[in-house]
Amino acid sequence: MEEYELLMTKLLAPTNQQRTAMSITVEAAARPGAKSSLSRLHVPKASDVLADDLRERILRGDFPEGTSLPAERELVAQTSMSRTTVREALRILEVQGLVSIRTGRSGGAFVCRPGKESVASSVGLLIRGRRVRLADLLETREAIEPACARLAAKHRTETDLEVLDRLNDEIVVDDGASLASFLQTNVDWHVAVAIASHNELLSGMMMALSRAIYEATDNQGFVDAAVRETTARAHRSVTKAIREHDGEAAVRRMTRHVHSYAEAVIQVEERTEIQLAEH
Amino acid sequence: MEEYELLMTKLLAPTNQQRTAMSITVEAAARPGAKSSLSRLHVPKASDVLADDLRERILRGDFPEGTSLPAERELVAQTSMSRTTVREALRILEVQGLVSIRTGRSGGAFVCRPGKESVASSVGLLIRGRRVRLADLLETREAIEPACARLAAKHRTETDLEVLDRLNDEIVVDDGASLASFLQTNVDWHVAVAIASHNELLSGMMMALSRAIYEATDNQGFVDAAVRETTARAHRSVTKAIREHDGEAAVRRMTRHVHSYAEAVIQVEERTEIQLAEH
DNA sequence: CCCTATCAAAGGTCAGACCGAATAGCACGA
DNA sequence: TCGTGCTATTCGGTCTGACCTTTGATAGGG
Repeated sequence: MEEYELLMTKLLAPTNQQRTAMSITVEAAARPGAKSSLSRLHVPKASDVLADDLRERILRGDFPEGTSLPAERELVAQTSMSRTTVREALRILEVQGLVSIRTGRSGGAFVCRPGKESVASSVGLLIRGRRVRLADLLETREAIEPACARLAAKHRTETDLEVLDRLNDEIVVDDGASLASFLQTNVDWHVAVAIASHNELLSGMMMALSRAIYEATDNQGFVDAAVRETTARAHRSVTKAIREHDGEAAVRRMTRHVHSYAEAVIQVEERTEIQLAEH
Repeated sequence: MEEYELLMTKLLAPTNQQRTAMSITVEAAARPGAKSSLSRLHVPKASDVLADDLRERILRGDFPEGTSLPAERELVAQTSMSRTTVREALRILEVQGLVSIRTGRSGGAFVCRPGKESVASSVGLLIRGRRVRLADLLETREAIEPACARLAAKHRTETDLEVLDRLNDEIVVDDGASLASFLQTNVDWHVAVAIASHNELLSGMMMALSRAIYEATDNQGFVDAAVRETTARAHRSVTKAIREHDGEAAVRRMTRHVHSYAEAVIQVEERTEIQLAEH
């Protein structure tokens, strides 16, 4: 319960009340010749300071995963900041995926490892915010997915293979089913390959990418039965290479698969543009 | 000044006071047989609702980049939420890189496109939080950087080439200089290649990756004069291929470069481990 | 022994106040 | 006319203290 005090005798000893001293008179003498020194130093907010400090402690492992940070009112006492400020800091950490906050008795901010989710969401924001073109998304996938396939062929476990097989089956069963179902299974398969690479970075990126491509590809009605059949066959062939630890074949087939998919999407995109232009 | 009201007559009309209605009596009759219905529905926080709404508006383009959201007190009036809640919502958007908040008169939350920075920072969190091994970082780089080189060869502009050339010169000039300086220039070059690919996603990922590799490689004293010389030569040769629009050569040389770098790092790592084990 | 009613702990929200920062606007002097 | 410096105003930043809601803990009744 009160084990934190064992971990941290005083949470923010040095940063206690530096806030008053923070407002150093910039360019006090205001000499006109003294340029460039102290350029626009930006005063950090108290909540940022707290958040940075806590983040550092979390990443350093001061708080084991699953345990909770001190309660808000406890932090208030330790940092001599207001509850508002403390809450803002905790909220920042929550947005960054470092803690998850639970309400109720014995609630609090529980430490959790930042996952692929946060990467995926920030990549998603980048894509939406910057209006990244679908072509760029596909280009990026062509760049990194073959590498995933190579690593998957090297590192895959039996469990990975089971997942891939199951998805291969599902995508056939669903052949006549809804478009959304097909696309979802498709995305799952690609993500499964990334996971089979056992490289968390790559799989995190692929997860973000796949989701974005899924959303962008939806409502593009080029996925007919033939495409589904081709996709299913390509997936099986890549899976086979992964199963046989044949990295080069996996790269080759995956490259071919995502490339042809990209070309198909681009074609449909151009056709759609033409149709729109006809009006 | 008051142009927002033109854009949004009423900011959150439907979400005004749904909070009371939100506490629907879960499993009201508490029939023992009625399982699985309404499983653990989690009540969203008011600030999250506001943040989601504002985020959606921003991404949809309701607020042109550079303009500011309504003032906090204005949002309080429009949403009938407390200032605390409004501030939390704005803070969330700031953490996600969608707005930047400025103080002072005519301050406020100014809309800005989420940049590579946010991707880089969340990737950085993933790396630190999950304790991703250096080998995985290098593996990932080997996967995506050759693709960057290929695209750079295709899309590079004269400006890109100038930057690359400058960095090529700097890395030689600094040959006898500090390690940090060399590593920084090295990172800058790799990032410059990524930027030359003109694919914001790829460059964002590479930026995050390079920074992480830089931090992990620092303090590893394997960077002697020979390595610097080799690196500089490799950079020049890749740059040449990029200049000549020779994508295949760029891929080949970049692959070779990052692969040999990775091998060197791994060797040093193993050697260090052995040294540590000798104690 | 199980079930239920109640309590307490912890987060969520609110209202209002005050502070500091940055600027727009204005008056004044060179 | 052009600074130039002062001032008022409008912002965000922080603090306080109160109250509500959720949810686990716990004691009491069947």
